[in-house]
Amino acid sequence: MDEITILQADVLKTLANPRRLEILHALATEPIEVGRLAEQIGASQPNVSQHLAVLRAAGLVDAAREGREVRYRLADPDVMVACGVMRALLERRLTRLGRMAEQSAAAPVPVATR
Amino acid sequence: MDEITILQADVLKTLANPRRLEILHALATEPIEVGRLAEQIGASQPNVSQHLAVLRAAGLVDAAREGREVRYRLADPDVMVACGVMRALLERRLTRLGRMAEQSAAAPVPVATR
DNA sequence: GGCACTCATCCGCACCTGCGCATATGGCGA
DNA sequence: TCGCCATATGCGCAGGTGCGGATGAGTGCC
Repeated sequence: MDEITILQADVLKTLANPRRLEILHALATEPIEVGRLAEQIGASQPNVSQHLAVLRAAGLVDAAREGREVRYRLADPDVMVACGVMRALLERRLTRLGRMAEQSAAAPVPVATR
Repeated sequence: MDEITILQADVLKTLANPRRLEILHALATEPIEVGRLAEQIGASQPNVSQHLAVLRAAGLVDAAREGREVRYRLADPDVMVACGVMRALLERRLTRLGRMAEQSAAAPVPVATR
């Protein structure tokens, strides 16, 4: 099997978690320390630290010690570009489904809509 | 947590598998039937069928019966765009790492820690 | 109808993942 | 040095995933 395909699957596996997406999204705005990040996304500190370790192992984020805190930042902003493309795609799909739901709600059965 | 973030994680989870990436890549070239697909990527028929079911459930591919065969095609070619962006990103990273490896052949760097 | 062929689904297994929790590690100030 | 703070790591558990093998379901041909 193609080498890069396996690599891509690995990266995708790393991205395939809502918490980690949330973390990356937060890091896209600005570099931030673990504690504030945990508070910001409403997760426990160990949990966030674990996810950050996964992201770091995949080379998606970089860590930098600053005093007794550790500030994380995106290693490669281009990853967010790929995520953005996919997100835009999903939004298009959602609106399309929304329109279809409206249309089919208007046509068939005029049952009490709530 | 954001609704679309969870949705995106789901799609990513669907993509995060080398076999499925391989399947999508094959489907990007042309629609194809299950048997030929299995033969093409060197996997068993039940295995391919299972992966196709996952892809179909995620709305990434469409199935069409034709005689006693079933031909699958990409539901939304834009997904391959997102994959392409990511793949290009990975290739850039690989070549960069390759150059770094050449330069510092004596002093290895802790790169993709896996 | 019976048969051959293509595809889908079920089952059991080994493996991995994410979480909460407790605890270890590292740096700073008194 | 001693605690305090921020972060990292280890552990056990519940749930999910991918696979091979066997089997079920749909279709066309005789």
